[in-house]
Amino acid sequence: MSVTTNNFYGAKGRRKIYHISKVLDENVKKLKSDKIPKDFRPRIDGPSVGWKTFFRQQEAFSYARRKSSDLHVFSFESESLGSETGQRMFLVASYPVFWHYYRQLDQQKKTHYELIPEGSVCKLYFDLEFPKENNRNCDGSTMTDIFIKYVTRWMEEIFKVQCSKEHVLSLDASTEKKFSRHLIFQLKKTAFQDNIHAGNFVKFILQKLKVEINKLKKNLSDVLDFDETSFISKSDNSSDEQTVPCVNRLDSQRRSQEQDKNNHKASKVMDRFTEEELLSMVVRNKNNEETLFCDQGVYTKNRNFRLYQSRKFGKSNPLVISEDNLYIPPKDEVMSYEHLIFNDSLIANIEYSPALRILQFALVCQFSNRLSSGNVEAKTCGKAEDIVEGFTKSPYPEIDNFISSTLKTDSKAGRIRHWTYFSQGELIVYDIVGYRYCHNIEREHKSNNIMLLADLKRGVYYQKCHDPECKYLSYKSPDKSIPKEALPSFYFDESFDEFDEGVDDMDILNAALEMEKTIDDRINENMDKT
DNA sequence: GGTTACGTATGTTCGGC
DNA sequence: CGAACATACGTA
Repeated sequence: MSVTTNNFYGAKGRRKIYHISKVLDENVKKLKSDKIPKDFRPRIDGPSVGWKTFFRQQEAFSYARRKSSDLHVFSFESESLGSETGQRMFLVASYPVFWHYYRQLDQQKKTHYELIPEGSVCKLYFDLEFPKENNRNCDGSTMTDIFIKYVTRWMEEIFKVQCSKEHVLSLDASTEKKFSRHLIFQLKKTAFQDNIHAGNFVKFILQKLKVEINKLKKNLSDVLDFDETSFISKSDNSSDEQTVPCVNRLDSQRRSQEQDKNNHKASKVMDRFTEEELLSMVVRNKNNEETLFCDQGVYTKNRNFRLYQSRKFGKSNPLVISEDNLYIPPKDEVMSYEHLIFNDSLIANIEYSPALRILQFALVCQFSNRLSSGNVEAKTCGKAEDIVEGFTKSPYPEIDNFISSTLKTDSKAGRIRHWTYFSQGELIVYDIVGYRYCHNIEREHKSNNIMLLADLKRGVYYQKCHDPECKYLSYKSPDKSIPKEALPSFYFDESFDEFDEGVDDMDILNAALEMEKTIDDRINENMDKT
């Protein structure tokens, strides 16, 4: 299959593009065959390279999921007749294919976004911005340095992760009117569970910053006898929705201890900043209201995050490397510097490694509202949090089902408590509860749970576990194969395409029903325990 | 033939007091 | 009356 240029370009550039796409196809073929042993990836055999545009996000995800392998969804703003805003479209390709094609586009046509998939492991990232007009005396570069320092102190305090400005890829899209940057943290062997968790962490540390700044402002107004309204009033009520780093099973007692600990941590972090530094992160937005210059709105599901070298449709300020960026990608003999930067700029481009640390940060009270409705006993935060983790279906429901089916013995049935999906790596890590058979010790563990890893690339799964002994040996059970009907490649045939919507709707409906059932079961379980 | 997700504002329903 | 839920609209 060749790259379809028709949907993506006007008729004009088609000839040129045809040549490019031919070269591309060849490169890609070579790349793929180098990377992947043939017998492991029957579905990738042959000339076919996943590449397709869609009008709907859902269709793009379905396609990428079915073809699996290393495909990712991007979006872009395509020109449409008589519209000053581009029509958003979706595009599925692997990272190398995407780059080879994207890099050759006219600057003007680079209006592309990464789709940070719901539930896939991701980097810590930030969007920093303020209108220059309302912040004449602000120096964005200095503010960014302070902000990075602020974030890294918290990373150290909460996760014991060490990092500094050298680990932060800084991209700039500033104009005369607006300061605008993206920060993408390049942490070795460390990633967030997904962008919601990353967002929880960000919101938590920004909340602490707001509280601290309000204290400073209050002192200031007391001294000066001013009665200024307190800064960022809208979010002040969120102080009742305290956030806590994800610690499983917090009862309310533990929770308040946790909060004390947090307050202690907060002052430990805050003490390392001068008042001036803290206050420097406050700006006025375009309505001239005070706010932080870090945008909190970029941590939503399936968030579109503008790509390196891309601009908003019709604008002329692409994201380029900031002049004060200190991050240098590790040298590579094959890939160009730009290519390396592109790869590192991708938020969900995380390579799986057994040593990868996955950071979680849950809002403890996030779900308690839903459970409450009268029964105060039933809504302790810890339990709510337990329920939150792990019942959403992974991007591969067929594999979920297969994995679940392997957890049954005559006496008991385990279940998937949690999954972690590696967007790049064609790998799903399942945390299992209720079934602890470990191939290493050839019996069940007494107190540690096991995990199952599904390697979609090779079509196999194997078992590892949380037991310290097994972990120390980095024990991994022999591979077992996943039946082909559970693998995405089973649906590889193009003729399935026309059934897309029907199948998806059913899937969604079933998943929804299943999920409700799971929630109900778990609520009941927890009620039983109390 | 064709966006998506979410915050905010505003409207509506419902049950307790 | 207010909480909970529904609908509409604007924004990126």
